[in-house]
Formats: sequence, structure tokens, C-alpha cells
Amino acid sequence: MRGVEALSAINSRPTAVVIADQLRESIIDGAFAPGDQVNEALVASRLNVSRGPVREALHRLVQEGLLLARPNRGVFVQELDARDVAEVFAAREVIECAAGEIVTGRDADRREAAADRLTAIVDRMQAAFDAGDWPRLGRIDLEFHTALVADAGNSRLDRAYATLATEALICLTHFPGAYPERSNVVPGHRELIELVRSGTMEELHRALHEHLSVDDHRLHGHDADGDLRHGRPEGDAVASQP
Amino acid sequence: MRGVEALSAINSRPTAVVIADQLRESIIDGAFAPGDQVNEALVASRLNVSRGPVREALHRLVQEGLLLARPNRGVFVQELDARDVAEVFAAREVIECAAGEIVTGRDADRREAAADRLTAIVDRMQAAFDAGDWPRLGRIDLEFHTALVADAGNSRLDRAYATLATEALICLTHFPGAYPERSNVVPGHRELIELVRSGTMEELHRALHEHLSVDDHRLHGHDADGDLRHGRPEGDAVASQP
DNA sequence: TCGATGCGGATTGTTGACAATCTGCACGTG
DNA sequence: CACGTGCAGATTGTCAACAATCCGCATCGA
Repeated sequence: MRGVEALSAINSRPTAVVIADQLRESIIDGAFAPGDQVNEALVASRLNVSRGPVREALHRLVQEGLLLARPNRGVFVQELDARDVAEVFAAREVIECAAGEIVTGRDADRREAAADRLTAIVDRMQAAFDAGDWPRLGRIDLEFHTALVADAGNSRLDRAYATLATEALICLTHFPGAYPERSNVVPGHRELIELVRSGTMEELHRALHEHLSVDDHRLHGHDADGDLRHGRPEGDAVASQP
Repeated sequence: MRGVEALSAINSRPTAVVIADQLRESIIDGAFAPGDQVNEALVASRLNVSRGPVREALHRLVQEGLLLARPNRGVFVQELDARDVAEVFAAREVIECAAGEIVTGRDADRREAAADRLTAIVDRMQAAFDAGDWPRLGRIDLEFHTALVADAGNSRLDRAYATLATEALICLTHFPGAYPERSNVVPGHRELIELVRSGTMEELHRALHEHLSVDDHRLHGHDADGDLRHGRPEGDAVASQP
């Protein structure tokens, strides 16, 4: 019984979760274009599983807002327009500022620990930047912000933010204008860390606002379908109040 | 072709959604106690449907955080402790304050319209209060706050808030101490409306903070399982960042 | 007596087949 | 030629059976 500690828990994650993760990555990468139909049977045969798990995975992504299900018609990749991008970034700012408020309000030791965690992430960002790996840069960027929110210690905010982070990644893929000048990315995050370390909440709010503001003109010209908005999927996460 | 306009779109909502709604209500009502197991086959036979839709409905509620799925074991009603209640109310304050910031920042006409919508809801609250129908009072209460968030016009915030509202309702059922003195409920909401109407953001923030603050001592003695916290369900909504 | 081990019951996970529903096109009719 | 109608194809929605997995308990050995 010596080597047991070297064994890592086998992650026999449910098939549906694996499929959902894979599809999510494909959507983020842009392998599925917005508006594309995602066929249950097709995906199932491609992955050599039956339609059951695929169906479950698709519904999962529908609830996340990545896919849109039209009853008896099919599920389609949700189309994002400039308004969606603005919504996502505005919502992110709401949650991140709240997290920042909590984190900066703590004592210096805890702020220091949080700053260290974030610094480790930014170091990886720097590496991705040096390598010119922009997709990875984007992912680590969102990982940074997710970690910031996680530091607030409110799992409900985590849950809400996770969805937004995924949507933001998609926005980055389809709206190149939404991402700031790449050379500013790493320094910008280091600034956020310093504000966490020093515990200056107002400054952090300002920096986050700047960090997450999406200028309309930056988006202009990238919007695929203009003003057209879809309603929320019928089978949404929570029933509307009666 | 005269009477067609009187016809309302038949809402043949998917079976799974209907089941999910029904289960959600049962959980809110307390018909399922926290920790109880919810058996797929049992629910299916009770509702005269196969396990498929039931399974889908359960997974839906797991993603909402109402149920906890233990792989190959079963799904159980999520147990809430005082910490969860605090989290839910803190997260609600975050989102509602953000919504308040947006709404109060608009011009007087739009604020007035929002206030009118909210007033209609509070009037129904008053009716529930007069009737002594506390469960209904709680639901309309959350409906009020959901409407406030909806007025901000950010569907991402709506989505996040919907889950929190459901969890808050469950908290109200299982932690009677979380709800303020009932006679204060209606006046408290009318105060919020007035602050929306007058557009005084700081005051609205203060009022919301007061409205949503959960005193530890109010909760004390209602917590079923003390400090024991469960991890998030493995099959959670969004994969952890790599 | 205490701990490991194998077995049985229960529950979820998965599958393939069948039914219901919707859309788009071709056809017939005024 | 315009409009309504019926059909065909495709896709999701639902179902019941099978397989895999896990927990709890009885058993066995030191």
C-alpha cells in the first residue's frame, strides 16, 4: 500500500459530459459556425455512441446558451450579435466587480495569496503570448477572470460566471474586435493583480470596467446578422414565474 | 379567418420541461425533503412516462443546482445550509444592485414605466398578504425581484438570476428565519419602487442590501447539517477551465 | 474481535427501435 | 398565375430492454 497515493482518481466522467465538453470546445474553436445545425444522429455516429448521451449533451449546451433548440426541428449553434457581446461583457463586469469587492475587502494575507494564484496564471498567459498562441491566450485570459471570481468564495457566482466565460470565449472567436490590443493583455492583467494586492477597490472597479468595456466601433463590421435577435430557447433553465 | 387572433399558441412544451417544472415546484414546496433521493423509475411510473424524459428533467434540475447527482448512485435533493442561504442572497444582491444601477440610470419615463410594472406585482403581493397565503407571498416576492432584473434588459443577468430566485424560494421554505417580518414585506417593496421611480441609485443599493441581508442569528437553529458542505455535482454546467 | 473480501440488490448509464412532429416542395384548383 | 393542400423526407421525442456500476451486508480468516 505504498504507491496508492500516486494513483489519481480515474475520471470516469459520464459520456454525456465528455461529449458536451468536446462540442463546447468545437463551438469555441469555431468548428461549428453560428447558425449551423447540430444533428444528434450525426454526432452520435461520429462518436460511436448512441443518441442518448448526445441528446443529453446537446440539451446541456442549450441550457448554457451555446445552442438553440427548436422543438422538433433540431438544435442550432446560437448566433451572437454585437448586442450579445455587449451583454456578456456587461454581465461579466457585474460579477467580477462584486468578486473584486469581496477580495479587496479581506486582510492583506488573503489578498496576497489571491494575487499569487493570479500571478501564476498570468505567467502562463505571458508564455502563450510569447508563443503567439492567441486561442490559448484567450483561454488563459478567461481562466484568470474565473479564478478571480472563484476567490470570492461564492459558488453561485462561480456558476453564473462559468457560463459567461464560455460565451466570452466564443465572442472572442467570432468578434476579433472584442479583444483588446494583444500587447496590452498581459500588462493589463498584472495591473489587476496589483490592485487586488493593494486592496484598492475603487481602482479595481475602474480597471475592470476598462478591461471589460466593449466599444461599439470595435465591434462594427463583425456582426453577422445585425439586429436580429432570437428569443431564449423554449426549454430554458428555469421556468418563467407564473 | 376572423377568430384566429383569439387563438393562443398551443404550448406543447416538451415533456421533460413539464416534468422539470413539476419537480421544481415539489422541491420548493418541500414535498421532497433535502437529502431525499429522487428515483428515475419511480417518478417515471408515477407520471406514466418512460424514464427518458424524467432523466432529462432530473439532469436539468441538477444543472440548476436543485438536485445533486452522484454517478451510478442516484440523484438527491440538494441540502442547503446557512452558508448556502448566505451565498444565494449575496449573489442576488450582486445582480439586483447591478440591475438597479442600470434602471436608475435611465430617463424618467422609462423609470416610471418600470415602477408601474413593479407596482402591479406588489399589488398582487398585498393581496397574498391579506389572504395570509405565505407561500404565494414568497413567490410573488421573487417575481418582483426577477422583474426588476428583467428591466435591466440583460438576458444573461436574467438567466443567472432565475436560478438564484428558485434557490431563494427553497431557502424561504426550509429556513423560515431567512424571511423578514411579513408585515414589512409589502412596504419594503414599495420603498424599492419609489427609489426606482426617483432614480436614486445609492439609496436603492442601500435598500437592496438591507432587503437581502441575511442575519446569521436569524438563521441560527434552522440549519439541518451544520458545516457539512457538498462539492458541486460532477456533471456541472460548465467544464472547469483546463 | 477486527478487518478484508465476495455477493446480492438497486440504480443509473446506454442502446436501438418506434412514434410524433415539422418543413419544404410539388401538385391540383380557382 | 396565385393560393391552398397533401406528400415525402428528415429530425427530434419517446420508449422498453440490456449492461455497467456502486453500496451495504454477510461471510471468512487472522
